[in-house]
Amino acid sequence: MVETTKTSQDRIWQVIHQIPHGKVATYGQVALLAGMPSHARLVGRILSQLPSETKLPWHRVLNSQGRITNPGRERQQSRLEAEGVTLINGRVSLKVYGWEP
DNA sequence: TGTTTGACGGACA
DNA sequence: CTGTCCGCCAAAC
Repeated sequence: MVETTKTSQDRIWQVIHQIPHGKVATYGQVALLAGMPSHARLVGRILSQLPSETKLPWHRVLNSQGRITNPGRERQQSRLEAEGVTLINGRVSLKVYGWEP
């Protein structure tokens, strides 16, 4: 099958889909793993366009400070806690929950 | 084809 | 600790 040029969006989706349950990754990390260093903002833009029925664990993506930066942070927080990720003062300890591929 | 945008990152005060 | 500023650069307009 011919690999048509995948959009960066496809790669980013694929990377996020690899984040293990109960772990979290940063935007910069996702961009890096997608082969696009310094494109953290692009990751955020793409996530903002995700359909509500998406299968992607977008809630496991945080900023470099382990903080939720998104319009529906409260909902994201409950999803994370439902996976065993504890937030302290609206923050996640990347030291503990950071995804290390 | 040019300009603006942005779920970021990191440095600095 | 909080807030501000600038750099990055594809996508959206």
